[in-house]
Order: sequence, then structure tokens, then C-alpha cells
Amino acid sequence: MGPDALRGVYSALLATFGPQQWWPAETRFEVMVGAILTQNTAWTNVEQALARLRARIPLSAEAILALDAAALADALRPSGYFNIKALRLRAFCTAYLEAGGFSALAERGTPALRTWLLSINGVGPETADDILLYAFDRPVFVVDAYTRRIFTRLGLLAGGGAPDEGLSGKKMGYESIRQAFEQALGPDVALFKEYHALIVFQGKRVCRQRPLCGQCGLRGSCAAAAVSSQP
DNA sequence: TACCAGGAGAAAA
DNA sequence: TTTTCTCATGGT
Repeated sequence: MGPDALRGVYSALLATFGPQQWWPAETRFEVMVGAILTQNTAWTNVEQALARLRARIPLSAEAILALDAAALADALRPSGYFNIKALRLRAFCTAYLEAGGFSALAERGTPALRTWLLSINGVGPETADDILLYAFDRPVFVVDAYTRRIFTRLGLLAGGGAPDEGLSGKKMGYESIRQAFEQALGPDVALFKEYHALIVFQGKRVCRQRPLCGQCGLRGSCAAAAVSSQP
């Protein structure tokens, strides 16, 4: 997976969809909360949950932990998996405060910070990397289901299957994909932020059109079409 | 009605 | 070690 190919895809997506200016949050802490709530969930549902939570408490680790467990789960209901996400959010807030909050965590190196995040119950590789990139401005490339599918269909990742196989085809490991992107693109926080946002924006443009694109496996105006339309 | 949406962890094979 | 199951609401 060479840098020219990856930068070519990025240029095509940017030219087609424009800058996305991500992450959609007002504070760094809200980025972290949103990263947990958006696990396997559409962002529109996460926004509803965040609005319900903000209506009850100020969005801080202390306030979340002070909120009754049942009330927290109820606030998170629109995001789905609300019981599990309430537990995960509380686990994160506890670890966050024990670590000394944002300022103390920001002093850690990226590998140490990533290890800390992954040690928290409910924070896996993608959630950790979302937080590292968008809350801590670390040069970590976020690999999600859309990344896997688009770049597999474009022939830039090994593995994968038929275009209609969905997001659960044969996969390269998360770490190997992440490292491949980071090595090819170099440590560029702004590029990583915008690139991931464009991939997700493309993935969210679900127009319920069938069949799926034969090149990238997505519906509607797809990444492969965007790339192939470039000179 | 059925399917899908920016995962993660536990249990089973 | 790898695969499967569970968690759950909202939009189309």
C-alpha cells in the first residue's frame, strides 16, 4: 500500500466531498464520550444521547460518575446498548480521573497513552485511536469498518470478498492496517483527521441504493467512483 | 418487517 | 487461537 495510492484516494475524496472539519464535538472530553457512544452505532443516535446527557448534567467525568447508574443508562438510551455503554462510560471516567485528567494524560507519550486507553474496559483499538487522534491530536490513523471495506475493494488491502459481503469479510489485522496507513502517509495529524472523516462521511452516505458499488462495496456515490473520476 | 449503523468483550469451538 | 454470540435503539 504505497503513499501515492493513499494520497490519491484522499485527494479524490476531498475533491468530491470537501473538508469535513471533524470531530463533531465542543470539547475534547466530549470527543472521548462520543467515541465510546458511537461504538457500532450511527452518529445521529449518539447526538440524541449526548443531548439527553447534557440536559441532565454538565459533560464532565465528575458529573457522569455522580449521576445515578440507572439515570445514566436512561440518558444514553438513544445510542443503543445503553446498559453496556453506561458501564463503559463510567469505567472510562473513573480511569480518566485516576490518571489526573486531560492535562496529566497529555504529558504521556503516544504509545503509553494508547496502552492506557486499551487497558480500560470498553475501549478497544478503534475507540482508543479515535480518542488519540481527535482528543489528543496524536498522529494515529483510525481504522474502522468503512476503511477496511473501501480499501479492500480498491485493492489496496489484502483480504475481503464479494462486493455484497458486507463489512465482515476476511480481514487484515487492525494493527497491520493502521501501521500500513501511518507508514505510507507519515505522521500528519491534520491529514489523518480529515482522511478518516472523509471515509466515514462516504460511508454514511447511505442512499439505500442497490446493488452496492462493485468497486468499493458501498452504496450511492462511492469512494471508488470518486477516485476513478479523477484525472 | 427487515436490515443496517463509525465495536468490544465474553463465551464457545 | 479463532469464531460466534451478546448487547439495543432509531432510521429507512
